[in-house]
Amino acid sequence: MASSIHDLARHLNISIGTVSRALNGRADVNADTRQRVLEAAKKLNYSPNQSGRSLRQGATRSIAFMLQPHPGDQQYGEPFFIPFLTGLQARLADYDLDLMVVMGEPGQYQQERLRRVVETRRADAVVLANTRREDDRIDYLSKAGFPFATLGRSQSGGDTYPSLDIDFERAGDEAVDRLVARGHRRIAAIRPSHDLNFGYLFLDGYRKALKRHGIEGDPGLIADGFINEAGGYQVTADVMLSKDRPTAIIFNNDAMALGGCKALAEMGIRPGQDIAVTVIVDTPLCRYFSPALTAFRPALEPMGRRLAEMLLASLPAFAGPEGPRIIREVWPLELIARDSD
Amino acid sequence: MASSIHDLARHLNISIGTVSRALNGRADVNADTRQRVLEAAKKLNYSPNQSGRSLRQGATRSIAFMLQPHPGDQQYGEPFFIPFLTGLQARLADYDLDLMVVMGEPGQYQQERLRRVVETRRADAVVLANTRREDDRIDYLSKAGFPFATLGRSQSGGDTYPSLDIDFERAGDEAVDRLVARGHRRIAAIRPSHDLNFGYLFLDGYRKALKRHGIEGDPGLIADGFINEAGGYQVTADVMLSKDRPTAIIFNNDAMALGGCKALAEMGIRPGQDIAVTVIVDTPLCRYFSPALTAFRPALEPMGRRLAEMLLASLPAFAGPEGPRIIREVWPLELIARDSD
DNA sequence: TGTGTTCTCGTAAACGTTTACGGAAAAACG
DNA sequence: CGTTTTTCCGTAAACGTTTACGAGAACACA
Repeated sequence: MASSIHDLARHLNISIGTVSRALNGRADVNADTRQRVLEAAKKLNYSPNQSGRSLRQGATRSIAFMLQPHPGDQQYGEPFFIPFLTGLQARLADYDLDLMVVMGEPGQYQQERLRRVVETRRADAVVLANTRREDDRIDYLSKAGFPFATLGRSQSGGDTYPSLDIDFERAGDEAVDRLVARGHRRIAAIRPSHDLNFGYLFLDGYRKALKRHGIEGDPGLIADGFINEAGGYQVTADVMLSKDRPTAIIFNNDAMALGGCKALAEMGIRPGQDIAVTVIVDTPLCRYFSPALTAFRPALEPMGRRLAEMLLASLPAFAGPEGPRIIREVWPLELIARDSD
Repeated sequence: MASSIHDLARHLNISIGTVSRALNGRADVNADTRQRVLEAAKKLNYSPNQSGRSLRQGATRSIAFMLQPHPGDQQYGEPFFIPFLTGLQARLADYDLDLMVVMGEPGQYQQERLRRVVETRRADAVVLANTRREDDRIDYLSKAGFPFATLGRSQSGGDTYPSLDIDFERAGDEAVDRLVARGHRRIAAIRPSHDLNFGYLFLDGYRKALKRHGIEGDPGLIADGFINEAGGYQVTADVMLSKDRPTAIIFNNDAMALGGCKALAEMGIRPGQDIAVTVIVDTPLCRYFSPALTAFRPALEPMGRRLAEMLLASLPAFAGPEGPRIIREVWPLELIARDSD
């Protein structure tokens, strides 16, 4: 069935070395024989065995994407990642690279899965998502000298790896700006715990904007909870029970916002009328929720493409003439004004 | 950095053959030397190079999942697949198998990507999603003798491969049942075109139930459109313009239902009050939409696990003592009654 | 002691590539 | 025509495994 380079060589009565060189576009092969080799390859339906190639070249031509679902009872996981993955995969495919997806069990320690990928050399590089402020996966990869890139920043590992992130800080800032312009002064910020890095960034922007507007922050209006609907419900209920209620809430996660809106509904508080609600990362749920939630939307699919490019630029095998480059980018979000604020 | 089997052999002053046999649990190796090999492996942080293994064994220990986004302008892709992927990946990981994800460009011909995977032997088997009634991917894989399984049935390929599907027929039937019990007689069925197989299955169930209830179907109430929001909008508007309007609509896709509801809203028709709306495959969007949409929900994550098992059972290398088995399963959906009917 | 069996291990080939090296033939040059 | 350069190709090693084969040593048995 599958023909090898030996089959081609036998068929053409030349050596396998020549066949290989012809196929790989090496210069030291006669134009005529190259032609014959290519024709024979087509005729015998030859395509190179990736295992053989990987072994010889020490590169698998595949990139691993590590996706760790947040702990929780999510029925459907994070819609966030499909478009990102689409972009990532599309750009990798341009370079004939495969994408391997490694998902941990929700909440399970992912380090072990990562080690396996690295140590058995199943991938040439890794893309990490869900970066935490202190991320032992980053520490591990750095120490092991294994190439990687991250979706999201972290404090681990220094500036030694490419990373692409959403500008949560600016989004938090803008969200406050918009709410203040609409007359709000008591603005709550609700974000996930779990040491997820974006929660800190969001809060930075939130605080900066408050200060700029001369509003002194009320610590009671900042809260964090489990990054799912139940967590949002819980923490929102808590915040709304404080004696001096907020008139606006910024949620740093869509699932938490949904849970929060449920809590609000039970208290008879209507987003968009009695309270303003803004969500920092938009998902389709925000759009179809009633009232439709004003949210900040990232360009996920282009981000996937971009991170692939950044990763490749950092790999010696793919970097251009200037050699490998480490790039870090932070992308803005687009405000999608809807009905909840 | 990475130690090979040769390093172990040198370190222990024995041959690589013995090392390999010791690591692989072969019987013909002294218990004592095996112990020493295992200790050395741990000490030198050895783990087998997958490329070397693949080359020798002719198996890559990775499974490819082919996901082809439907054409359309979906911002976020299909939430359907994340939980399925989670289950699939989890079970494969139990067998130390990797998951490779191959996504076509939306609407792009996927055959080429598939051929590449097969011909370069990057995976040992393939899992297909979005099966069509006549599916050339299935024809190709069958002819090539390459192992695969499908999420969704097809008319192609006969009974030669494992497949797992949702019982769209029964869901269509039950949906009609429920609506008839609530007094509806004019029930529309809106489904995707594109030759997607589940659209046919759904319609079979729909028709069967109508006949059972002695309702003669109105062909004008059956319509298909593009499988996205715009398609649902369009075809729903058409159906509602017929002189004898339906009192209920069953949508065979969540995005189409959302678009349909938009059309209804513009006509001042309220789901749950003026018309009954049922969705055949539930997604989170159905739950958060307002009114929350009554929908049939599959157990996606368990289905992912199950399909992995079925695929493995069909592979000689993994099948139990009885040898490889071809299994086909159709899973029921659970009705989630909400507010739209 | 001789013969047969079992246990354990080393040797070497094989999987399908790529590539460093060297050599023969052809071309270029004087 | 002799020498040098260029062009082209074959040889063989290497990547890291697994495994068929065989052989030496130990053991059992008569």
